[in-house]
Amino acid sequence: MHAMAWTARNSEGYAAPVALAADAVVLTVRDGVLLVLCVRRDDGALVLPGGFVGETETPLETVRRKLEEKTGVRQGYFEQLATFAEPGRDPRGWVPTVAHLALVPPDTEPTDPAAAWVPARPAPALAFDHGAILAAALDRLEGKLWWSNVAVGILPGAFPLSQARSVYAAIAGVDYDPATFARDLKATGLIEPTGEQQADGPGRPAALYRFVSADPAWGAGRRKRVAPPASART
Amino acid sequence: MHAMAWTARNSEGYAAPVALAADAVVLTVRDGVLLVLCVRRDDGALVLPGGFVGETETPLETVRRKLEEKTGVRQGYFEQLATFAEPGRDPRGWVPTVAHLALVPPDTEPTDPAAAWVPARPAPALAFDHGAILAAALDRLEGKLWWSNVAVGILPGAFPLSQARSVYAAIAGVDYDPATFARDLKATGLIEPTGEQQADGPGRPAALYRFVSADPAWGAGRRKRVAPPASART
DNA sequence: TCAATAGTGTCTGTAAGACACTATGTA
DNA sequence: TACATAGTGTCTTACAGACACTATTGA
Repeated sequence: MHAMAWTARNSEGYAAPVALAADAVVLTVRDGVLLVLCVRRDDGALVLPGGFVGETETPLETVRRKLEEKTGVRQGYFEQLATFAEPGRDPRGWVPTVAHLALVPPDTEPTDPAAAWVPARPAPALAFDHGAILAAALDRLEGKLWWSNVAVGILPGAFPLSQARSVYAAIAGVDYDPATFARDLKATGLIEPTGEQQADGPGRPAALYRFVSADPAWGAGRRKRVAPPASART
Repeated sequence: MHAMAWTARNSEGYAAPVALAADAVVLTVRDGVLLVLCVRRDDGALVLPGGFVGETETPLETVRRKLEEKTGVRQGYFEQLATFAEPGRDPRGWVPTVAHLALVPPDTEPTDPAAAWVPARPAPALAFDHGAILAAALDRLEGKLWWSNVAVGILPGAFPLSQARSVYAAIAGVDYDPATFARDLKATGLIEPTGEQQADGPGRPAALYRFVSADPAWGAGRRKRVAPPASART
């Protein structure tokens, strides 16, 4: 079953990577729980979704393509994370991977039966260096949460502040005071009221908001509290 | 003179990158000016230093090796920045590059005659996508300045606060009040007094400080003012 | 003694956390 | 009316920016 490691040479005769991979830490929030999309391989290993970068595409395009194959989603927030290129990281040979962070709506369902949502905390046991990739993604996400519109990938087009608060709290690992949360999220300038309301069950109907931009954007610069970084929580 | 673009295939028959590159945005501060190390190629193009990643090394090791070849320095602050892998970015063929941020002491002198220090602002005209790499490096540096010990790469082992202030001001593109600067840098917990003093010219001698750690580390979390990001300054 | 640089103390504005209180819907 | 959720107002603490003032050296 064990194939020999792949090799590759370029036309100048020097060794080249045998392939360039692109992996994605695909995250969403359901019922206040941060979930990561994982794939169970035939050999039982639990890994992050990913694939090989084609000659004519960027790693980001690879990630979008693979994610669409596995879940059908095209929308979300996508961002390059870091490249993992330690020589022995992939048993197939020299395969650097460009890791990405992807946030998708909570109603995203895996179409590939090997893929499934798994709670991101505590971190699941992933094969190869995928645990380190996941940790890097969570650190990045927490770090950008209050400084950018990352959450636009998870929240629907129009949402009440309570839903935003649930998402932010799940990502940050902290509970936010509703009043303070509303004040500070509005102060970032990243969201704006839609003018509509949503009545959902008992209680006063909530005003709906939307993100001003769906493209990556930066906020006014808050300092809000988040839990200690995942790397320090072990 | 135009060679045909290189090609590469792996042993499975699929196209592979023809090589993996690692480039570095090497920065330092001299006399309050932020400088970037550039290389003038034989064809006249101004580029960032870099090289091909070997089969048995990480991109970071490539960067350290290349920098030692060009300047002799081994110490400094090194960090991976981002990977640039747009299909047509390199005329030689499919060559993704893992860009790095490197901060080195100001007395670092190029040994390679083709390399020279160039003011980083306004940004010099660089070939290929190296301008975008430089811009990303400056954004990252400004963003991390007050949250990490990045500056440890530029400052000597022991330094007066006035020197640190000069370096921070050059990076941030802002002048800091000496009193406020001292209070806030000490509050990060990243530096500690050496107990020694340095008399340099007229005036009261300055107490010397050192960074607690030379390895990448995070501070207590300030919010200090920096100039608008380079990407917004054009 | 003066100039120059280092360092301290304090005032002010702004923002984050906490929480009491009001508003508006459904059962 | 009871209850549940949405939203407002305000108090407190912390910290960044500004700046006046003191300290310590060399010329």
